[in-house]
Amino acid sequence: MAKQESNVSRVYEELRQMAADFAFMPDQRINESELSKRLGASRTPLREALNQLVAEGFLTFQNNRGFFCRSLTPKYIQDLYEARVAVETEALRLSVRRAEDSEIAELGAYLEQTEAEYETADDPEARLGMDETFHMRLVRLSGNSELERALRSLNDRIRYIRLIDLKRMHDKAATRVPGELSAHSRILMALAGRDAEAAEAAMRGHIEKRREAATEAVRIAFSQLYVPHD
Amino acid sequence: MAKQESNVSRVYEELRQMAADFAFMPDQRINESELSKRLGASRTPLREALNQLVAEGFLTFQNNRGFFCRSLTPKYIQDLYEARVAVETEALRLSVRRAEDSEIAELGAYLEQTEAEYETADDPEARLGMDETFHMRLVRLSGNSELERALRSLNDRIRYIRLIDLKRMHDKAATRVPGELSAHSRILMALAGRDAEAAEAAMRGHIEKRREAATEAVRIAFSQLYVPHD
DNA sequence: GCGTTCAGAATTGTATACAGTTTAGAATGC
DNA sequence: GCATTCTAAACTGTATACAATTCTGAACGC
Repeated sequence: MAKQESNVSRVYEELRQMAADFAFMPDQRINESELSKRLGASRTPLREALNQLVAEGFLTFQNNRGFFCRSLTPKYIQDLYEARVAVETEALRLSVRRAEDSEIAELGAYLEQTEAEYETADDPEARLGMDETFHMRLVRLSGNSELERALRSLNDRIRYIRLIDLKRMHDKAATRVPGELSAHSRILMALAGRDAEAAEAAMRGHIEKRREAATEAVRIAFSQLYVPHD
Repeated sequence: MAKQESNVSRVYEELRQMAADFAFMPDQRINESELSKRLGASRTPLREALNQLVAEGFLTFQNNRGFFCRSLTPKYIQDLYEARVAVETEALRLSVRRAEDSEIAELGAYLEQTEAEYETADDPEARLGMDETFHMRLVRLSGNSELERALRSLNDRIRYIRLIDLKRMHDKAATRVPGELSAHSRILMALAGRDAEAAEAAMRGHIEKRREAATEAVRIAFSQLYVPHD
């Protein structure tokens, strides 16, 4: 009956993807029977997966009323970005002390390799993937699994917003001065130079800039998608 | 059948408490049938609660083999403490900008009120409660729910270690010079003075000191309790 | 002894049934 | 009309049953 990979984890991954892709509208109640039919599983494993997503902050739960998609308020978005700052700046501090030169060089190679693609990629999802991968790899250099876990959760919950943000940024990408260093490069160079202060400042500035852009993007997304409750 | 508070959440809270109290030995396999009997619920709600705990990092799960208590390696403890630094220092930065003077004063009053108790309390759990409450309230001053959620999860997972640490500290408490400011007071005073640098430095030093003590405590706990696998 | 094989016992995985609660909408009174 | 009450349908909460897998330990060959 159960295969190599369990049904719960498959359902969990699908739900996570659905949540990140906004398959559920904010505040929408989730119908277990219908969803279980759609995912080809019974309610038992579905509810186990849903409970995991509640614990991770994707969904909420009300007793006897069921599971709800979490509403996306501007405050919540801001909280997520601030938590990202907390995780990524501390990870950077640790990486300055711990990361091997070779590891930093590898990430630099990845950055160089993807940067050309990044500029030309029309697909915002591809760009988002590269962006997330860079940040995840950067945090991984700290060697701290908890920070890595935290960033993964934050990224997943923030993905839809970042997608909107990146789409908008793409339209303006041509305006970037060619010789100018990308924010990612600046961060990585500071790390390579073991300059914790500069690295942290670059990271802080980078995320803050993206948060501001995302806030604007959220404002637009809100007006296009739905009206939040508060 | 279902009451005001759901069975799942009751089971969840009990399991969380059990995990924090080390009712499960690290790497121990959790027998669902037995546990469900003990908690007075069937396996269905039990497994829903267990899945939440997996998502939060208390337990691990292997397909077709079930749930396991997470093993407590020194590396894991260190990761948790470093994550605490990330969360608490960033929260402090935000609080310096955002917290009202009155809120800071309230927390100061709490600190003053508990500090006397703290010195004389024989019960290490009472001291741990006061310590956790202070840190949670401090993070709450930042107004960021995600950081609050993150600290709660970290605290719960680290609780047993902190308890051991506080027990040892209690034995040496008499050596503290009476006029000396407590670490908590130093942090709060820096916050009240809106000095982000000083507040962060104080927090960093405080947690780092506790981490070192906890590492030592863990070393002792390890040798007393069990032999970890790596 | 020591590794292998193989029942059967124990345990997990999930579908299903049904109890209990909430929700929606019709019927009613004003 | 509009609020209220009531009834049926829809949905959630959980116990249970049984299939699939893993585990245990005894029997066996070497």
